[in-house]
Amino acid sequence: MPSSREQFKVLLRTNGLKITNQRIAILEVLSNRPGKHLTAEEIYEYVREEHPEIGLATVYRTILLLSELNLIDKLNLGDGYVRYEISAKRHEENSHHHHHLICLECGNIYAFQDDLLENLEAKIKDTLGFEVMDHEVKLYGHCKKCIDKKSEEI
Amino acid sequence: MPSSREQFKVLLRTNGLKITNQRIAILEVLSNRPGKHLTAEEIYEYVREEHPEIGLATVYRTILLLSELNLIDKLNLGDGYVRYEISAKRHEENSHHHHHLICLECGNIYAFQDDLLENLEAKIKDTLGFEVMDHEVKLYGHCKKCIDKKSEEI
DNA sequence: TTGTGTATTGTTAACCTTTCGCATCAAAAC
DNA sequence: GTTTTGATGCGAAAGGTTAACAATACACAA
Repeated sequence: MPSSREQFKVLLRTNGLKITNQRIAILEVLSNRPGKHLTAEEIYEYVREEHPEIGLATVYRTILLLSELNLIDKLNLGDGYVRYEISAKRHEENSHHHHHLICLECGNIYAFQDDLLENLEAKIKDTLGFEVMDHEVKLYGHCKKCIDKKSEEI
Repeated sequence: MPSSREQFKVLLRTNGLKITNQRIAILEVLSNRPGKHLTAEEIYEYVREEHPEIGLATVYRTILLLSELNLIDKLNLGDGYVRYEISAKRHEENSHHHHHLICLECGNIYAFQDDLLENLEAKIKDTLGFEVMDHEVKLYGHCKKCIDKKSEEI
């Protein structure tokens, strides 16, 4: 997506930030893998394929930058790694937040859309006066593939 | 709650685990603070008030144990600390899972109950074949106290 | 283009939470 | 009381992430 790359350059420029090959390369690693939840180390490995001279610290610094620009989303599964994916807004028509289904057996992560939280957030605002800005929903369980595999074994 | 302590002893015994002062002390630190979300370091500090000889490793080992026995719940806010609280089942009548409201300004954590996810989980099972076992919902925003404080300043 | 100022980078070390290894200790069983 | 075996405490190590700092390269103006 060359247009996405141009948008990124504009975004950097308008924020007084410099356009560097490293920043473009890192954003592209994530852009080219929508729905993938990459750790910093994985991003580092992918970027090194094209830019072997890049440093791990630059990956971390750029991740932080992209996160602040809302170009990527953070996902913490509590397994010791923080994961990142290109923001849904970048590659989908609607800008709905999506939630995550995490399989306890194979570790795969599935996304699904649902706006059921919007009702809830309105209710919370009314009853508690708490104004929700963002949310994170993680559902843990067993995916269809693993359930099917297990029933075959029996 | 002496009965809770006796229940804990029975639970340890029936699992072939030894009853130690350290384990009881750590559970009590959490039991005495329902709704508080303590880091391992904080638990360590509280336990040391009564048992100065205790080691940090024991705190971590006991936290793991209590977590496996479902006596405490884990909460990861992504701020570099894993937090723990006594399981709602231990001090509330109903055994409903509760969710967390996290204030982005003061950092306070509020709990709320809602079973809206049960419908959703049934829907996910039907449409995707994914069987949800557990869930974690975190809502980030601004709490009433902080909103009020800000409006006073203006 | 070329030069200059400044943000960015790469390297390495430091940080911080959590886990491991192992000798010692104490709870449970005999 | 003795034995057995799991639990503890200490210190070191692990592992992901951040900081320090000199070197580099981008942006901008001449």
